[in-house]
Order: sequence, then structure tokens, then C-alpha cells
Amino acid sequence: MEKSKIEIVKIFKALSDETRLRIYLLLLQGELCVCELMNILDMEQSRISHNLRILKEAGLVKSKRRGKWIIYEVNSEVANNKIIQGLKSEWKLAEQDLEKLNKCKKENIREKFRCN
Amino acid sequence: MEKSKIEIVKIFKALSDETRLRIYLLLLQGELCVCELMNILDMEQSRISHNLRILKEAGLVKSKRRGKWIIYEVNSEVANNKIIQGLKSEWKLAEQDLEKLNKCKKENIREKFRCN
DNA sequence: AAGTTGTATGAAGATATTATCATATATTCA
DNA sequence: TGAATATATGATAATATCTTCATACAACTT
Repeated sequence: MEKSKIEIVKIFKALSDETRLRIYLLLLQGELCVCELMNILDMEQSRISHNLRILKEAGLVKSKRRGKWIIYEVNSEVANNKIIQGLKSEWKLAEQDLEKLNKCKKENIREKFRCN
Repeated sequence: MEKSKIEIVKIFKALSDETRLRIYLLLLQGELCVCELMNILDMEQSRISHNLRILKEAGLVKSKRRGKWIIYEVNSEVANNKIIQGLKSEWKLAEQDLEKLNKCKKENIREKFRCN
């Protein structure tokens, strides 16, 4: 099986989990750090991190350090992939996640939230 | 999680397996029976059948009986889904699978091949 | 420097997926 | 009708995935 198909399987595999799909859809709205995702999704830190790693290994997201935070964002190269374009046009972020995201940003959770 | 997202996860899950992706891509070229897929993919009958069921439950393919054969084809409703459109435009069927497919059709494998 | 905060990661257990084997069912053919 | 063919499906074993817990590490704060 040629390289491109392996990558497609990897992308599908990465997005075939509800948690990771939610994370990816959230990141499509803009960059987030792990603690913001913890706050929005109400999940354990290690669970978020493990799933982010799978998204990263599939090439769907990138990360960078900013101070003590690691900021995750969608990999714009892959975001141009037609499958991802399709996902974007098919999907609507869950109301609940969107509300939490807005609340997170408005209340500046990154500075206030305690991860551990 | 709303209905549509569950369905998207299901579609991604169905296509996140190399065997099923190959099957689906083959079916995009046209309908095939199980024994033709066995011949093209060189896999056991039950393996093909189990995987077809997963594709069917995700709504990606449909089946109909024609004589002693069960013919599988892509579900055209879902094939209009933007994600699938994206898949179609990103992907190129593996040379090997395409060759086997053509050989299968030319040699009328459906009539000659022995499944069991 | 020592404590705190944010994040990554290895190990382990629970759960899910996959392929295989055996068998069941439906249709055709002789 | 009985045998052969095509396919489906339940059970099982092997493997993979997912979450959690514990811990490590890096950067910040005091």
C-alpha cells in the first residue's frame, strides 16, 4: 500500500474517536493549550495529552511551547486536505462545546485554571 | 453528542482500516460481489464479509441479492457526503488493486471463481 | 534554590477490534 | 431432492486501543 493511503488510514483512524474529533473540531476554531481543553472537555490531563499525540502523529495538529504552556493548533497543510475540507463543511461544532469554548476564552481560563 | 457527529465518527471508523478502505475504494469503481473481492484482495471469505458488514452499518455501502451472489455497491446518498467527496479527490486506487480489478472483470471471475 | 504549574509519558487494566474457524442459510444446479 | 456454491454469522484468540495512575520533566514563581 503506497504512502498516501497509509496516511489516509492514519487520518481516518485519528478522527474515528469521539474525543479526538471533538478536540480537532475545537482546534479548528483556534489554538488551545492542554489545560483549556481539559476545562472545555472536562477530561483528565493525561487523556487529553495522549489523544493530542495521536492527532499529532497523524499530522493533523502541531504544537509549540509558549511559556509554561504547550499550544496546539491545526496543521494548516493538512487542513487543506480535501477530506478535512469535507469534514469542515459537513460538521457543526456541538453547542455545548462551543459554549464552553467561548466561556473559556472570555474568562481567560488559561491563566486561572489549575491543571494538577 | 448529536446524531450527525456520531455518524461522522462511524464513517471515519469504518474507513480507518486498510482492508475496508481498499474495499470501499474498489466499490467506488463499481459494484462487486464477495467472491470478486476475495479474488481481488486475496483474502478469506469471512474476512471480506465481516468488513463489508462494518461498511454497511456505517451506511457506506448497500447490498442486494442477484441469484446466488450478493452484490455490494457504494451507497450513493452517502457518497455525496463532502468527506467522501474529499476522499475521492485525494485518493488514487493502488495500481495493484486496479490491475486485479480489471483482470477480475475481463476474466469474468464471478462465474468461474470458487469461494469455498 | 525550592515549590508550583503545565504537560508528557510509561505501565497496567479494561475494552474494542480483527482475523480465523466452524457452521448455518439461501440459492442454484444436476 | 440432494449436492454444490455463495455468503453470513457466532465463537474464539490475537492484537490494538483507550483511560487511568504514577511519575518525570520543563518552565515559571517566590
